[in-house]
Amino acid sequence: MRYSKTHKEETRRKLLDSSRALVKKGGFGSTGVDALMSAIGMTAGAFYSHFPSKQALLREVVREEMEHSIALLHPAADASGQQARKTVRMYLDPAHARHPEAGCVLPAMGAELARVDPQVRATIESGLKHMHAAWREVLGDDDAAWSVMAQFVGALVLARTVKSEVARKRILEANRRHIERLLDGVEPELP
Amino acid sequence: MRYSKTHKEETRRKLLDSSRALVKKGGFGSTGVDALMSAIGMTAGAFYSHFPSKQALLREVVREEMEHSIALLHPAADASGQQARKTVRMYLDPAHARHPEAGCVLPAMGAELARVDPQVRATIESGLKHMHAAWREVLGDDDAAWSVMAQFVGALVLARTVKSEVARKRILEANRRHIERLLDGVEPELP
DNA sequence: GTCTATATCTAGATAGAC
DNA sequence: GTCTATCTAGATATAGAC
Repeated sequence: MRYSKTHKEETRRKLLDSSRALVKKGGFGSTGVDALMSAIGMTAGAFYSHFPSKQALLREVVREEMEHSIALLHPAADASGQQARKTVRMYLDPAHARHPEAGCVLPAMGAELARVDPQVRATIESGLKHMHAAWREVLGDDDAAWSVMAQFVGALVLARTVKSEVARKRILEANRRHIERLLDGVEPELP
Repeated sequence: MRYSKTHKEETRRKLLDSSRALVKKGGFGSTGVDALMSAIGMTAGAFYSHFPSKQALLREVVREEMEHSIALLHPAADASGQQARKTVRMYLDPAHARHPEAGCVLPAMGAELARVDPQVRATIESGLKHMHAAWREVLGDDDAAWSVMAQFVGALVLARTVKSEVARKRILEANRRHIERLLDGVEPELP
């Protein structure tokens, strides 16, 4: 054979990794198959050896992105809440706002995700419930957990929308401090 | 003249009102000029008598939407905070999640707004600062005001992303209760 | 498996008739 | 001011050569 056994698998992997970044940066609808393929040094025709359609790629992108976001938003529950604080600082960092391609899929694709097919939205819902359970553990409060997740996503959307760097920083810092205050109020569990 | 003096103005008004709803529902990029025009019973060619480009329409849509959203998110500051509670309940209502075309532009266009030209983003930033000042007044806390605004936007993005109606309701209700608790903690001002 | 070439479609924008 | 017709560019997807 002209290509090694693992060649297809490797190409698919490169395509997915590259595409995940591109669609988070530029949006799914406005990023063409040609752009996705030339980003890994190939031409559009080869795309269809890996996915039957652009939509099929999106499904896989969202699936992998949700796994990534769960890791990103998932605080390891420790008594002191230090892990949770680290997660908050990382998520609400201005660098995250400046680099959607490397960050969480939820604020990056937000409205577009609301229009994908129900199968994908079920995947997202399941991922969100995992994240919520983890924050519920840390905060000891069901409502507070959903509230923190909404703040994460909303703060990033707002921060990316404003023009000035100073406003971007203020929005992120305000939300970070507000969540940290919430964590301060959590009673440490007895050992 | 074949058309009355106010005809152009009226058509432009209809086009803007209709387009604001359509782009919030379907996204700006994926809603074509043809769809925008046929929604008001006209053909694509006539579009360019009113706007030099689709981008120019977007600028005006965002400008008007921000005014609308300010009104939507702007709580009248009264001592009891009843107006603020009403705003919270309205914004985080499942009906708002189900009808982006009639709701706030921020969760509906989120990521797309992050990619519009700086002039428009300055308009958005200015609008957000107005909203923030109003919530700062109600809550008496700078950070809490940004936090509530982020929760509004984030909760709606998340609620629209999940598949099941029950998850949608839980996310919105959790955020509503959490914000109401924040309002409960506000010391009423002395008369 | 990937490339080139291409079929097909849709989109933004323009020209000219009315 | 609006319509029809059309230009041009870009998109998704397919066919056949290598």
